[in-house]
Amino acid sequence: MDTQSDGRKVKVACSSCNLRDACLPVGISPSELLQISKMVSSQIRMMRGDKLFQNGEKFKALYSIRSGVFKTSFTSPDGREQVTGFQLAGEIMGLDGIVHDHHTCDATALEDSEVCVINYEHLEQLSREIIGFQRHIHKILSREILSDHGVMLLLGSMRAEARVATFLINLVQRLHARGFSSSELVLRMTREDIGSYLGMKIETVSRTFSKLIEEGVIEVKQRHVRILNKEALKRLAELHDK
Amino acid sequence: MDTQSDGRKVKVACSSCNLRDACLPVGISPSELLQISKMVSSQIRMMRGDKLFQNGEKFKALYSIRSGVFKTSFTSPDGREQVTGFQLAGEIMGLDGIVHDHHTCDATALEDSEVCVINYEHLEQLSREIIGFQRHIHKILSREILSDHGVMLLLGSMRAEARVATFLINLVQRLHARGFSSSELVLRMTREDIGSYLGMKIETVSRTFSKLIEEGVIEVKQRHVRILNKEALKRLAELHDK
DNA sequence: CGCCGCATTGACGTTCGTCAAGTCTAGTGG
DNA sequence: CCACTAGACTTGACGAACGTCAATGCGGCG
Repeated sequence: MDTQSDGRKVKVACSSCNLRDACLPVGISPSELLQISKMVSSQIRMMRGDKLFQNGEKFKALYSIRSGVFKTSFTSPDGREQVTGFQLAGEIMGLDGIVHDHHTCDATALEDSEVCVINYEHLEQLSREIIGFQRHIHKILSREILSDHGVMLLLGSMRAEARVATFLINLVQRLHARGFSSSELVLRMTREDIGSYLGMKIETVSRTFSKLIEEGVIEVKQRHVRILNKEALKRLAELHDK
Repeated sequence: MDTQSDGRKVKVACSSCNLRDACLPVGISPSELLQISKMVSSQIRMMRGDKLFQNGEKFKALYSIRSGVFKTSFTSPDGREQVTGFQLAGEIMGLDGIVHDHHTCDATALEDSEVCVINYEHLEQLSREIIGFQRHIHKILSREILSDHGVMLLLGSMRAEARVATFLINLVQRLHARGFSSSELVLRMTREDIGSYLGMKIETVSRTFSKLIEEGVIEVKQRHVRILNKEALKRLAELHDK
């Protein structure tokens, strides 16, 4: 079980994971941690561009990112793609698959990544047994809803500049919480992905970046972004009004 | 317990509720139904305009609509309102409050309504005991996420006409599932609410309705809407492209 | 070196927001 | 019973923001 033939699957205990404070095992005793560890049936290594799951696939497990970055996206019947989010280490993917026992979106690795596979039936069982774990699962689901509401606010009422500013602030905050810089970040996604997520065309994304550069708020080299004036950026993010 | 002094609270068993196939008790045995009934501590009657809960309030319970219509809305720090959804009978509100133990949006009755109060701690306990109930809760949460993704797609990529068409189709479908007409509906919300939800200004909402009337797709008298050509409406809803 | 995908920039057009005037309905009080 | 008012809604004229189309730049890779 510890090693797999194809080399894509490995086994690492939750107890030795440096994300154990951010992922599933929050406020859990060592013995319970072991149980959770068993629930995580395997880890998968993925290359940039690989899809972890796709719309229509049978839902069997949730996925926690151990390292790397993903995007989740909807492809509507007529072929349009809507990016619904970008996920970082410690975040859970696949929650939308629970309702209909089938995944309803695609999850694509934006860089080489590792994910933990969390068997759903096993998770259900554990959340009956470990007190507090169930609530944690509810919170994860609820957090996703909250975050989606934030995006709805963004899409519904903000102008392009505010959307991009909000996007950058949110991303750099989440990266900072994972030990990265609070003022620099590397965008693992294309401008197209950003545009889809923020509800704007790629040209508008590009122009908005240029504007922020002109205003001296950020510095951009390719996909590397440095925030020069976080206060100004935050002010822009609050300047709604479409 | 059955009657309350102020007359606002009443007690009705889940087993006698005509929504028992749509609400919490799905695929549940009679004895379990009784348990669930106990979890529903009370019912509240509300008048149009009353708020069921507000942003910042302590989260203690979920709420299931027994009759009536609600809107849920975000009020951002700078005072802007974003409507995040409209809820009909059998739908659950308050899910976004689980993460932080506090409600993060307001729920407002759009007509005189009744709601069932579902004590959250009690719900947690029951979902450990009744097999299948836990999964049902997960599905409710997951459904909310899915629905939010749909709104994100709408806000991110549709033009005004498609947004309104999608809105009307979605609403009439949900009403139809509750025994109402599949081609007529009464909008309990103002144009302003619709605009906030769909990310457009009230004037644009109004103009879009007018356009749909001109095209012979719908008929509108005040808040009463009759869908004359559902096929055409569906086609418009799929005509994304902002 | 030259290709390819990604990104930027410019010119132009469309859609939707803004501002302002006006209509309709329900509710109130004479 | 009718005039009066307030709030919700509609409509028109105009402008700003963003989408569209097209040309060009740029870095990575065979």
